[in-house]
Amino acid sequence: MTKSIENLKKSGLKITPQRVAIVEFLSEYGHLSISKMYELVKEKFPSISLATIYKNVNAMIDNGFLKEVKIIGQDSRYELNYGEHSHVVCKECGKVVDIDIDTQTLFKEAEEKSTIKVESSSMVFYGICGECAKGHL
Amino acid sequence: MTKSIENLKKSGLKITPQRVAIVEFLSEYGHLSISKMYELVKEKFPSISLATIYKNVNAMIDNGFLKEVKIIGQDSRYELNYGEHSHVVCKECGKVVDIDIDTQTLFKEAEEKSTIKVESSSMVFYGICGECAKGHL
DNA sequence: CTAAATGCAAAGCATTTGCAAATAT
DNA sequence: ATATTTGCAAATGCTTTGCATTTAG
Repeated sequence: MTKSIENLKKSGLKITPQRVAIVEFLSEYGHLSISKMYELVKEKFPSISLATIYKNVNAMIDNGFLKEVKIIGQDSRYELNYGEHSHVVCKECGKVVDIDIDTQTLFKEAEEKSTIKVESSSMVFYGICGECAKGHL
Repeated sequence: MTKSIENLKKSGLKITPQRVAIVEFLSEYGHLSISKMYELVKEKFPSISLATIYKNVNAMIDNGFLKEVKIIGQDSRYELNYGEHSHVVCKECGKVVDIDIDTQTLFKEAEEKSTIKVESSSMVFYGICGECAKGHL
């Protein structure tokens, strides 16, 4: 069993085949929108309901197993919650790339400048990826 | 006439009293959710429709006059588009504070690590503000 | 065995759209 | 004068809820 499924078990939720599928697709793809997740899981479990996707994603966010990534102009993506990291999004094709940025220094800076005690962050960079840029030649 | 209204004029949209009110409230408050904006403008123009708020906000985003700030767990806020800066949000009371962070260095770093040419970013820090922290004593 | 999860249909909300009347330029 | 904007009501679309049935532990 993969590490993610072990963690899911620890989260207190029951291990249903639908949930396993969601977690496996998230491990494989990294980030998924609700509709893409539904599409993928539906191939394995044609009877799955969109409501089940929503219920599970919400439950997994509530217990900290998943994280939402809000993206301007695109559907939110959901990902396994594995510590602080940032995202770079292609505005054209929607591809999302994870990157590590030293957020500790930034946290401190944000804290000093705002006088709000910072606990987490969401950093999203927007641009055009190589493949999409080629398409504009 | 304030600088913001001058800029609105330049944006190509007609200057209606409703639009002036939206821009003035945004200048005053810095960031507003749709519902707060509606509430405020409605005091001045009781007949304004929520649809008008939406149409105007969308039109002003489309021409780059406004910017959306997506916030996890809270309604999006809208602000006048005045160059790159970051936001610190209190998770409890929803207060949003603007801060300047040197994004150029981060852009470069994000670009190198992702191989996506970065053009803009949205950086939001989350925490608990002083007043809300006091409430927990 | 029983508490939780699924799947369906219905309900709920936020946002958008269509259109006639009003307004900015 | 005319193209745009407003405001209303209706439509859309995403998300949640209620409930009977099924399932995990």
